Amino acid sequence: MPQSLFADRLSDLIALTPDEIAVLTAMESQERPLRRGSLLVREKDSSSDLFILRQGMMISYVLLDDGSRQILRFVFPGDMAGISALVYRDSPETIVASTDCVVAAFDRATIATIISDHPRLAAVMLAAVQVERVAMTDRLASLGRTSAKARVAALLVELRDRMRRSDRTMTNSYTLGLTQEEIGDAIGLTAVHVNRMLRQLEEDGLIARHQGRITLLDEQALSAVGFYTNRFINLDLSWMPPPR
Amino acid sequence: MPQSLFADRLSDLIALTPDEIAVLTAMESQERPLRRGSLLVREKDSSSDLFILRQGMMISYVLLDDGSRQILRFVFPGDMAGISALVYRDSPETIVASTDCVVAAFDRATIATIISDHPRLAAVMLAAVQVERVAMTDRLASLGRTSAKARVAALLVELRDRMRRSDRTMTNSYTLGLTQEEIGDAIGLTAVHVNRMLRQLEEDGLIARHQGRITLLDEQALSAVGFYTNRFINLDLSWMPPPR
DNA sequence: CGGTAAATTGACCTGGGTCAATAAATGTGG
DNA sequence: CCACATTTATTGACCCAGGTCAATTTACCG
Repeated sequence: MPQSLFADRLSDLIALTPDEIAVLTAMESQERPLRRGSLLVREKDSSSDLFILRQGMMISYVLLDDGSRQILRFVFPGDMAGISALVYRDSPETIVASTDCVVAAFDRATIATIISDHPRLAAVMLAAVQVERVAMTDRLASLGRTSAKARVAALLVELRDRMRRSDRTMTNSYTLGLTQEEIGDAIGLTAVHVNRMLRQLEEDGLIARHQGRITLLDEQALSAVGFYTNRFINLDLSWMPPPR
Repeated sequence: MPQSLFADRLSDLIALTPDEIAVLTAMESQERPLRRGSLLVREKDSSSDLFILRQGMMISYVLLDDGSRQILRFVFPGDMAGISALVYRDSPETIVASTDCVVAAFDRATIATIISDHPRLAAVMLAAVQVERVAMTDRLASLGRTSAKARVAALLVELRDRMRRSDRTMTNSYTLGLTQEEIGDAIGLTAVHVNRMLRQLEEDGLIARHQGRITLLDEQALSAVGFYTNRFINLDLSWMPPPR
């Protein structure tokens, strides 16, 4: 059985016991390939499964009645997706494979079992959810209170930070893998204006672009322009219960 | 000891056992009054406490380096606040008392104990967090993809729905208790434009206003205008572990 | 009853949207 | 590997929703 990417991710928060890792590994045993563009979960459809992404990238979004789309989250290997199935029978979001993917699905009842049998895992999962929640409040502030250029800058750095979590060799350059329309749908802009802002950031010497590859030439400046904070570092989980 | 408002809130999700209620009640035993305007938690300050609001209303927000403010959440009686202390030593958000308040504080280690000893409470708390998370994604879509009028409409209905959770007698009329600047800071608008939108909604016959009191004259229409969905209903927690 | 915060309104401005035309990149079947 | 089709990116011209600034008015408060 392959190792658990979700366990790798949680290990960033706190060291796991072999027993705990075994439990998480079992969660990822049901792999399923997904073709690029195919829907994993459709908004308003009934679903009681949760997922761990093992390969590729997925996008979670909502569609408003006027047809506009808001991308809620980009899902990377090791991330959990579809957690809303824990509280809603009918999914509040759509999840689509943005590249060819491999996902592991498991029933939400598994979460109940883990919480009962492995309280420490429950605590780490709760912590992981908090990190994502704070990252989302940052995006809320970005959409509510910052300029188009700031939003693009913040997103570019955040995406690098997210990708780097599952690829520690990544430095200041990465393949975006998103269309400018998708970028716009994530940060509340049109594709046209995203294009203009990317060009400006390039002219400002903050980034470079070549065939879909982004290089962050001045991370400090980009973070400042975008009011960006990396929420995946400086964590403190010292309150966690000890291993069994 | 007073009954636990947090337990009341969680009871909306699933019936709690007397034992579980006792645990939550103990969590709220350390009451503290807060004067209107006083800070409970300051962004970047160290804090290892979490809070349950017992009376009043609090506001959680972030300040950007350019001085602009994004309100992240309005906190009502029975809500938990400051959960980010579970992962960050230095708070990512400020929490201020918007009216005179009474809060109950408890150390984050309490959460570890509860998770270990009462897995079902851990599960309900995880579920409650998910409901808040989805409500926040709705606000993200509101800021990213809807007009000023839509955002105001959505916020007015959401506030009513939130207040109604701890006051079941509330119907279509309530005291806002927010300045137009605060409304603007929550939905990414200026106070001036919030004022214009309120007037328009009034002219459209969707709301009425008298001395700080809002009446939702046509909830259906307001929800439609704001693309609003009540996320506190239609929950499904049938996967939860059984009581001990 | 002054004094301050909040609400309201008008005049004007601008960041980002809209529309449209090309160009470049990516795929696809043969 | 090639010709064609479909996305995607890019750029210019123009427009408007919402911001800014400023002046009153109204509400709240000691």
